[in-house]
Amino acid sequence: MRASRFLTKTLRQDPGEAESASHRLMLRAGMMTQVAAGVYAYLPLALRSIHKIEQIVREEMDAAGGQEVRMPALHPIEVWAETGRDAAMGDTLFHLHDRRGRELVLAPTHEEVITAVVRANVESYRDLPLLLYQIQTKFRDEPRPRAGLLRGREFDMKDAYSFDTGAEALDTAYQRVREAYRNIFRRCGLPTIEVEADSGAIGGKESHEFIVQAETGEDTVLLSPGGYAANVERATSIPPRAPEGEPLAMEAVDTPGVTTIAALSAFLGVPEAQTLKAVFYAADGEMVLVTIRGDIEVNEVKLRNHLHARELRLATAEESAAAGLTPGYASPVGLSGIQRIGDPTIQQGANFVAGANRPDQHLRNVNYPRDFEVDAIVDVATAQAGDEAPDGTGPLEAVRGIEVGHIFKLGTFYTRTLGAEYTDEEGKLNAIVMGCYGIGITRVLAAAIEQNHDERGVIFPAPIAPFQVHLIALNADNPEVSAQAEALYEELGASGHEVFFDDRVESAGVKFNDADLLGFPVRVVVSPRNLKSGVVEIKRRRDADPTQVAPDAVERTVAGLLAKDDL
RNA sequence: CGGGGUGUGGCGCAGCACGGUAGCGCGCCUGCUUUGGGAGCAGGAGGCCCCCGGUUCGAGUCCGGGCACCCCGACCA
Repeated sequence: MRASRFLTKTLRQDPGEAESASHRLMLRAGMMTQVAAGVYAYLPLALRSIHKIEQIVREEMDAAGGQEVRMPALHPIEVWAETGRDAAMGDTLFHLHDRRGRELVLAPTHEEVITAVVRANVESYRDLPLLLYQIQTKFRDEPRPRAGLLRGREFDMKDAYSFDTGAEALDTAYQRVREAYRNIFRRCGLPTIEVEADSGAIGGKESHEFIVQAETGEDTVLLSPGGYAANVERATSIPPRAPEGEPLAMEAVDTPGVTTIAALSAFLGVPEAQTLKAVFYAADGEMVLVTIRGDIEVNEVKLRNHLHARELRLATAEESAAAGLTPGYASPVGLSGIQRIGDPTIQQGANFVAGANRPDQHLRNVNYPRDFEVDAIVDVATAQAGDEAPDGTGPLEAVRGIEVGHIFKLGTFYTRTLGAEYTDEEGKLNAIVMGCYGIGITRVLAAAIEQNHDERGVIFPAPIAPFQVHLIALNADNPEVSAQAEALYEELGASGHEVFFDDRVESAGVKFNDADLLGFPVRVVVSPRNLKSGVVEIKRRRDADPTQVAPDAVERTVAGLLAKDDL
């Protein structure tokens, strides 16, 4: 491709609206254009990269035994109503109506449809196992699209679905895909951390996320020195112990205007770990009181999973008051008539300070279960960096990251609900056991740039670079330079390299800066100066200094450098 | 949905408090010069100032109402 004929130009200044590195650089490099919030036009550079990522994904999924399919983006609402996920997805679903007034949605994912396909095509255990995958645009009306391709409303995703006869076969499929994912991310130049993940309301038992470490990421994961790794949504920990002691008599204490744990701790001179907080939630309209140690935050994902709640939110002041709670002084002591959940942290330690359920008073020496009851003890604690890891190997460390892949063991929820069954060896009908496996294709591109750039621009991992070689002709209007550059362009192209040829009549600085910004792996420079010395200059984007080679050694040298970057 | 911010040539911004018919840098076009890290000089093109309404002799600027986009949070299989 000749730069002089290329659609896009680079921007000299950072676009004002982009914060994260990938968003900023993709706009500056002319890879994409924004059309609406979270919606982008992919221009040639981005598309070439996306095609390469897709190709890697196809190769690895095929190697894992996958078969590619293509699903509709337009779904009748009934498909979603059958599994109840129209309600579960809520406003995230894009709704539309056809000319007959029939309601349709734009597919945010495809479990329902693929299950229907399998139902129509699978009858016997002899037809299993199956691993089907699709690479398609998905639509989600995200509450807040952000950071360019990191969270869009229209984005490309590879989804794979496994169908097996039982749990054991599912394990095999799960491991096989997991292995494929490791290959995919490695080949995309993306070191990932595999973490235990929350599987969500309708997810199954086991689930892992592939996380690319990045400050701009939306996920927090906790890591132990011994290899424990989990998303904070799911992570467990061993929190610092609360002070112990003989239970003393419970007594009220005046605490005027003291409504936060921090203030309470300071006011009474009691460690936060010796306080209890009572948090009031509305779960699908039902009130739930959670009691947990004061220094620990409630993990709402764990709570939601326990309650099987669709919508979980903090109760409003009115709702709290109606249930007999005093904001700032809420307490599990003496409370009944609503669902009460206690975190295990209330079972260790003694003589806690808790609210008194009346203004300006707390209770000292509150002990569980002597002074209050709960309906269930459930781990709803948010693990924190610094807590002892559950594997006992040391303190947990927190890192931010981008979720580029997620694998789930779904089980039989969809197949039972939608009637996807098979006949086993004994002639009995069973629900097919399902797994699902996603990779955010466009997010992989953004994540790759987040992780591979410097202050000058992108540094593309070679396997997903839009072009392999950036050929620059300095003084392109010089006939000898032009002749040699044209010859090299021809030769490199004929040897199978994808060459971006900067044949523009522009100053050296402009061309070098553009090359650094676009970040293709190998740069080749033809110039009058080099010509005079009988050499051509070659440099990897990641390296500081160029090497000089004879013109007839260019192709060989380029191939050698690219091989170094082959992942 | 809560909080904050921004909408002015292709891009980045100023102008708005104090109303008088739009400006700077970059980019773009033409010519000459220059030529290894975002060149110089000269000339030039390009703007429903987000939209609708109001106030006013007159609105980019004041008032009211919308819309869009960005950031933080909530949310998010």
